[in-house]
Amino acid sequence: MTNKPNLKSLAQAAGVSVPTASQVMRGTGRISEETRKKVLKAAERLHYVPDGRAASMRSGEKREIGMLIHSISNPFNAEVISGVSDHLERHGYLVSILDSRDDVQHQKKNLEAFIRSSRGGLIWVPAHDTPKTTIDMLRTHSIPTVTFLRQSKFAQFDHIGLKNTEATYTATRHLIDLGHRRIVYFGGEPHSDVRQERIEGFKSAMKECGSDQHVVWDAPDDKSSGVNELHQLLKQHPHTTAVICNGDMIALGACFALQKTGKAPGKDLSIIGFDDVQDAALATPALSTISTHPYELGTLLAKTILDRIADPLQPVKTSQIETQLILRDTTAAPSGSE
Amino acid sequence: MTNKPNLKSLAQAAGVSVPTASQVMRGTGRISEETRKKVLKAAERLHYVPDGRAASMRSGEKREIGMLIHSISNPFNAEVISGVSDHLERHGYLVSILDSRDDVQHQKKNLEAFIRSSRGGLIWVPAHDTPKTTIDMLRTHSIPTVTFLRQSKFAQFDHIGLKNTEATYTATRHLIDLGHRRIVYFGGEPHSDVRQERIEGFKSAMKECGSDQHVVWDAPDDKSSGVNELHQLLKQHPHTTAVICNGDMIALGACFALQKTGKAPGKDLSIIGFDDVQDAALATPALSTISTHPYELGTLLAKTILDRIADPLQPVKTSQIETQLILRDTTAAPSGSE
DNA sequence: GACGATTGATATAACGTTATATCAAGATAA
DNA sequence: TTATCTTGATATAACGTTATATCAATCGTC
Repeated sequence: MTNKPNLKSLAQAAGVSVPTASQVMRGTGRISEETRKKVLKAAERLHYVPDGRAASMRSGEKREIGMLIHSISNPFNAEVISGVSDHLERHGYLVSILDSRDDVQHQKKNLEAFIRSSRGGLIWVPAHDTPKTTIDMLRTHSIPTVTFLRQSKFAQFDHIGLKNTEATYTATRHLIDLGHRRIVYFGGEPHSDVRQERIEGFKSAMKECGSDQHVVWDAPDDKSSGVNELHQLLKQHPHTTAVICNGDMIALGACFALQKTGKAPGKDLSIIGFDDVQDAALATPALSTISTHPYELGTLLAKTILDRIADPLQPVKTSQIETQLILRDTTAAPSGSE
Repeated sequence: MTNKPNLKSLAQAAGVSVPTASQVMRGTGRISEETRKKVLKAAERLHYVPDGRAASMRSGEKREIGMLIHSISNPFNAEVISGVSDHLERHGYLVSILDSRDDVQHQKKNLEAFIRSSRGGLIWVPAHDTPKTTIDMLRTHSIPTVTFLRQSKFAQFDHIGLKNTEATYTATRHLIDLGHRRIVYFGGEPHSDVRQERIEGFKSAMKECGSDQHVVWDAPDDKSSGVNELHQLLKQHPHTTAVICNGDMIALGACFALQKTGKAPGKDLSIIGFDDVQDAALATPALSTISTHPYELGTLLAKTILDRIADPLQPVKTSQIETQLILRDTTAAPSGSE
């Protein structure tokens, strides 16, 4: 078989010089129609594809953006990725995904390989407890970086977050207006900053109504954890009338656990989720939740990284995405009188 | 700020030549302990990281494997990715994910960019109706490729699939043994080869029991489609007592639709899914389904691509992953007498 | 003490591009 | 007609590595 074609063999086949072939392929420089056609025809025939490594090394342009996220299967992230890809592909970028699995070791390995591979930019959800050394590594290589969801403590990168505090404040407020007083914040890891913001909103709403009941329950954010932990929670705090959850998955797990014991979400315990994943609307009963706008978040991320690449020295930007309380069937006035 | 360090500046800082610095960084060649330490210390100080593009271009080694899949949010795929990553990271590879969204246009763009980026190999789920030109593009660049789940019609790549026919045969057989006769194959796209294999198993079991009822119902494989289409199905085939679904998501949608009309999955209609996603076990009632072994599939994919890279000329290999029928609460004997 | 073998380093070229400078030939202008 | 400009192409060097060949100095051996 013939070897992989390169500019040299292409130029030879077309009877022109290497720089000419290069210019034709990129549509730059002054080229007569005649030679243009000659080269294009030869390129077609040889199935010529330029070597991005060489091109990037010489020109300094990097047409690939990486996303390093904490969980690739998370449906919220999938929507964000769609938003990012649609926008960046229109600008000629390739978007590739790395999965840290929310583990700092994996994350470090991935970032090292990432730096070696010289991509144009990084869209990142830092893993929990990301150490300063990891941030420094990124900083010293001055890679255009935008974080989302979780903001890095140690370094200023562009960041796009959610209005977490506002969201849980509104949700808690709604439960209070329905008559609830014994409300628990359910789920999430103790170290999480995002969760801290959400608890902030929860607490300030509780404080407003004069309640000093600020129960916060730690638990992983997945469905099976929701099942198990709700039982524990209700054992320890049997008078709870409502829970605000750190995510839809744990909320759906809580619904499941409740139903198993013959109780009804909404009627016996009000439950509010976070994220509005597809399953929230399709569950029985349909889950009340806080909707974020992941696709729009993705679009904004794409725009932000392009801005950062265009001007690496501009001041750091931070934005926040609006959220929306979606009321479905798992929220109602408490059944017993308070 | 100082410019990005390279081998030249590193060598200068350490007082050695460029090749020496290179050898130290890679641990090759004959280097005295003294100079080794000098170079490593300088590398530390400058935060030197080699440029993978240049290294790869010169040495021909490519330490990155790409996965191009049809749906990044699919929990089955997420498990496969874990299996692939764990294995390949141990061998010093970076694994990055591209999402074709099962759309041939996206897929083509992604593959073009992929080829330009010169990665070491491709682990691929071809999008539905992938055209021959796309395959040819891959072939002419002789990129080590392994497909999974869906096998390409036009070209021989290494492939790892599921025992689809066997799986649905066993599932159908089980329903027949329970007493079912009016069984429908529910969901999937008409063009899908994988689905065709599954229908094969379904039909041959049906034939064995003397039934010529081979109803196959086309529908997208997601949850909301399951909800809508089940109503249509039951309207047209009201005597159906069991459905074998093309995926868990559509099966869960079918369960939901059934419950909405006051009927019970298992009791009024037996339902079997495919994939055994996490939600299958946590649904109410818990879904009977066919379990594949996605993590092991991932491990096998990793091994296969490494073999292919090591010896590009070896004959094409095809393997199939065993499946397992998991009986939970959505399967039972039909309620009316046949 | 002459010879080959080993050690530890370096010089040079190459990977496949693109940026920059250059150049011949024809076109235009004075 | 000579000088200047434009057109369409090319020569050369550079990006940051690594492979190969080379070389001086030290070592061991008889």
